Amino acid sequence: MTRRPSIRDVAREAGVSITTVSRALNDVEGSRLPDDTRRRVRETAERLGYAPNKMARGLRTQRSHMLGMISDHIATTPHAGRLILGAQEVAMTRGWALMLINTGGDPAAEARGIQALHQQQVDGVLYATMYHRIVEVPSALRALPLVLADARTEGDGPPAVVPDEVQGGYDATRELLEHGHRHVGLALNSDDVPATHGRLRGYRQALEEAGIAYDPELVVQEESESTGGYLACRRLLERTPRPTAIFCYNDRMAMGAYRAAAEIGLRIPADVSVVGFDNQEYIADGLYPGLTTLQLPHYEMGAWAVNRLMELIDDPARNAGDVPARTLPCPLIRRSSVAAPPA
Amino acid sequence: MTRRPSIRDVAREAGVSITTVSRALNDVEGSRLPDDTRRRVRETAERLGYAPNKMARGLRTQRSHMLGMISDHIATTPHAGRLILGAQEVAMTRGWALMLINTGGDPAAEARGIQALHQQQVDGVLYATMYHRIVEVPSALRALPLVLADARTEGDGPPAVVPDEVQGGYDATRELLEHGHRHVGLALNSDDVPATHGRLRGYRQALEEAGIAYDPELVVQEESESTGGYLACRRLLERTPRPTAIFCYNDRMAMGAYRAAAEIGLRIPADVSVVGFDNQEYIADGLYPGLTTLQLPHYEMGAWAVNRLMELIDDPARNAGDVPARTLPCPLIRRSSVAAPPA
DNA sequence: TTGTAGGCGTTATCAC
DNA sequence: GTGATAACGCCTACAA
Repeated sequence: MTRRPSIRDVAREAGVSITTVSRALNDVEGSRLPDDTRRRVRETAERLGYAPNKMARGLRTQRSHMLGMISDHIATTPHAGRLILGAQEVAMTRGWALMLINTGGDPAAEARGIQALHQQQVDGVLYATMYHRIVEVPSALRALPLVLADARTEGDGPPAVVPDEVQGGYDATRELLEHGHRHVGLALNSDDVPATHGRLRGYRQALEEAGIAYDPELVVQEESESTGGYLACRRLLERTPRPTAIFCYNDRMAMGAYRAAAEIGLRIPADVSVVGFDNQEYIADGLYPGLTTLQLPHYEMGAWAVNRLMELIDDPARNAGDVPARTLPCPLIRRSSVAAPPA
Repeated sequence: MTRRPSIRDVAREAGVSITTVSRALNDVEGSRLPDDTRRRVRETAERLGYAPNKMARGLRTQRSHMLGMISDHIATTPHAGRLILGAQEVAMTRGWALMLINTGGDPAAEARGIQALHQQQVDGVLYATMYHRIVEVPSALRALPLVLADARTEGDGPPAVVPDEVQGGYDATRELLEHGHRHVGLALNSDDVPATHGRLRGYRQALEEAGIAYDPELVVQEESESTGGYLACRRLLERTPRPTAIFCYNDRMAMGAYRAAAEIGLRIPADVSVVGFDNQEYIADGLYPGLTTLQLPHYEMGAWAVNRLMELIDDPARNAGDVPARTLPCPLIRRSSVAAPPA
């Protein structure tokens, strides 16, 4: 377990100066050194297993090649882990490292985390939330290149990327309408978050386009868990005329819809069709029959955010203006919970 | 957005040398400087918002204060995210940063990741897997302080921490036996992993202690998903005499058990009791009635691993010998799926 | 008790 | 084309 080779070792071994090694390895512009020198240096570097020390390089270049990712509960919540993944994979392919800070939603922890990011000299920060939220950016962050993921500020702000909730709600409803349904219930959550309003808007938009009058009685709000879904759907399915399809705010609520339908003696999808939202692993595909739902673009948001962040770091001038949030589409995942309405 | 203050700025402002600043801030042993000097330095540091540059410090001390965490799919899988969380929280409270590498199970990505960790000069590495596995440690890692989490080597090896599968299987079965069940089925998965053998062993151990003969007919193996659980439990529940309780390998299989019971017209827990494993969010608590299950100690494994890793880094001599894996208990989470057997 | 100076491994600015 | 050499910000042996 000996010391890692340094640039000096490579220089000595290749019979050149450290300057030459640095140039050969970094393809420095405007310094044309002979091909065979460059090749020789590269070979010895390879042979010695040399890789530049990022701390030293960073000290010199004032660039750590590290990105900070600060989030509330993201590491705990299932599908949001894919956001980390998307960020991490893009960062790594481009030679950057990702440093993770999980605040658990605690402002003190957040302050400590930001301090830690500063100390590590991260070149930029990703600020992510566990679900689509409107946030205020901690002022301590605004000094650094910053991108929000699954979160955005009120109005324009730093670059941000969020799911297209409206399109999601629209496509979910559309899928039901295209199967011939005319009475489509909506089991909605009761929080005041962008997803609530967005998905409802998409639902209404799809109805309107199909020439179906919006009926507020067909929209029932409950908490966004399995039990809430059960409650909402019980109520919806006991109405006359009974809705032949229900769009659920998320897959957990859809899980409750399955229970409600079973209790009433309705089969899915023969008697009632269901569409969820989130494509939540082990639920959407674990339910029987498999749940048709919409996928949140977490991986894509993570990837987009890192790419955007690296643009910002390369050219901070772009950072100047506030911009509107970018939305990414939620693709429809078809399984077996949607069919034509009963005759 | 001006340059961050350096140690020199603090020294100048406080009217001392940089040496004094360094000593005052780092509480260097054996250099007793007057309390008021120390205080003055601390105050100016505070006022200026000074925090040492970790790259510079690391370059000098050959210590990056960064831990690498390399894993296969851990960022994607739901409950395993808690392992990251446990690691991250402990690391951060002790002033260390966590650098995340997700290989997706691809050996090439793993090699690139290890290379990246080396370049960032991480002081130690956590090697984690998405579920309890027996692994071979990549030789490129053995040069660094290393701890395995939710993974271990065949036989003794570097420090490793895994869940106590046997205790889990034992406690699950025990919970059923204590409610008076004598015919306890086991819906087991069919993979050759430590959890399979461990949980089965715990099951048998509990039966034996209770003086109940082990009946291989009561153990049915299927794939460890919802469908597999359904299949296994259909078969178990159609036997005569019918088992009055089923221990399922995991919560997804338990989800299938619920469906099987419903189809046959059996109520949980009145007619049949069910215990799962994993305490998987949104499933264990989303099912109706709530599923009694065992919690995997992911958070604790992450925390334990980081603590152990920091011991190793502080005193590499301890790294010398190979040791057996440490196990952490899986606590029982009681909900509503267990009752006394029908009369 | 306090300060000066050297060096950690790089990159970049100069001479040659 | 190539190579000394001066930073980058910090810690620490050594000198004062």
